[in-house]
Amino acid sequence: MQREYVQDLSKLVGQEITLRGWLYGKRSSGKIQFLILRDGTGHCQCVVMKNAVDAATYAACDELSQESAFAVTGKVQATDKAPGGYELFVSSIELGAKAAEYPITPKEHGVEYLMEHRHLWLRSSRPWATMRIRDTLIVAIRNFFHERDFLCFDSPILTPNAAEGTSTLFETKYFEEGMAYLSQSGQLYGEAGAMAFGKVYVFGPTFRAERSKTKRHLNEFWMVEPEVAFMDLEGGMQLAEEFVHYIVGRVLEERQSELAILDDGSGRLVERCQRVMKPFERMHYDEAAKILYKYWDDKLASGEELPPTFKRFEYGDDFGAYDEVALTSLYDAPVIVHHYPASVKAFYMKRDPNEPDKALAMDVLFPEFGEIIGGSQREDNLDELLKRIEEHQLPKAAFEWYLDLRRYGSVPHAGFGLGLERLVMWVCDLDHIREAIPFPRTLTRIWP
RNA sequence: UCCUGAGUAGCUCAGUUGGUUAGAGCAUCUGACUGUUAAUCAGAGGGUCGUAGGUUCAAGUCCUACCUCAGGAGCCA
Repeated sequence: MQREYVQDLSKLVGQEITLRGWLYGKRSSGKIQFLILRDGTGHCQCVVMKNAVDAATYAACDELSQESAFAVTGKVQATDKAPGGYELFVSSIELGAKAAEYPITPKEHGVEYLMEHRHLWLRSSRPWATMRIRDTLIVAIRNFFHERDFLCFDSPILTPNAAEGTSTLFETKYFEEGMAYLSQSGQLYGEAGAMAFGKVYVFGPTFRAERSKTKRHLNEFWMVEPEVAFMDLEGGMQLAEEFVHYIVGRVLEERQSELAILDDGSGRLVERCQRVMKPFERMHYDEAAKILYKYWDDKLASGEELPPTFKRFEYGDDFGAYDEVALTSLYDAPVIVHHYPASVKAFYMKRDPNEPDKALAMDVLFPEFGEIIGGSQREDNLDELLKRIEEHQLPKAAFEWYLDLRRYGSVPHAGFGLGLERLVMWVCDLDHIREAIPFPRTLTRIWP
């Protein structure tokens, strides 16, 4: 089937071509009609003049309802009157399947309504731009690791036990073996991969059955988790920074027009991305704690009203949502906080020999957003790890294979996890993470 | 699990101190218009006011319960 794509119009000026797609919108003015065609690569204004086409072609315009399929042939013209700078001067139209009355009109809709029609909403320009940026991030993630000789290492989605013992997992029956659980992290398997291949990354779906109800949580999301043998916490922080610079840099290079669609016209989306390209701030947990104490002291002294769910940060706590936003609002670039109290971190994180109450853990916090990356150097000493498993009251038997990694040539190693949707949400400046994935799964939504 | 808020036309919303026949924009349909940008203009159709009960001469409006959804916290990526 002969056709050109809207994204290539700039190379086709003056030529007679055919575009195939759907009607995104239409404006008519008696003897002239403007059809907006959408073909997946972009939008094109198609101009139909009554005295330039035969009667049947002009009448065909009336048959086109929003989202009806059609093909249109005409000459490509450059013009500043058309969005995008190019339009098609129509000579003929071929009607395809007519669309029934379309539920999504050009006027505003509520998010709930749009999510009920997510399968159609994806055709609209904002989701379209978001998904193209998501695609660029995914390709960039794979390229980044591929170029650095990391092995793509797929971890299982069905797992035998509730490994980390922290979050609630989805469960399903597994033949005669009892219950299986959907993976909440590929990390432990990634560590086996690092011992076999040196440098690996796990990139796949992750499932958490938490009854989370915030704009930063999904129950099914995609996470990329590099794991490297002979890498310490410092190496992990360096890798995380280099990684973010690379993938966000790709969006800046390749997706300017999509960022413009999502922007309010101020250019702040590009500006935000450029902030991330700067060197990251780094601070010890103790320093961050000091800053937070002062921050909230000043806030309370100023008499400013704090949200009803606000809880004052105390030394030894993990940071809450308010703390992360507060801390990052003070800096231009992302902030890496390291050396969190071991008591608030996972059992597999190594403790700092010089500060035994601190874990060799780090979080990358994005400006005015919060955690996008969490990582650590892993405990590589068998006895220490056994102690942690006992302290956390985890079933030792379930971890025998993981303990083997320490029994047979244990080495220092580290890694981190990055939530893809959180990054998409931040780059696209979305109000809610559910718009960062094609079909979000949340507490109250498993449809469509 | 906890806290807060919302449910009125296909969609987004207004509806005063309880008071006659329930309001607008968009969408749909009819008509006008040769450069529109969410086109505009004129007209038409479209309602179990979330559900159930209660108070009252009178309830979209007040009360009670329930349902659904949204926002925030915690958990985390």
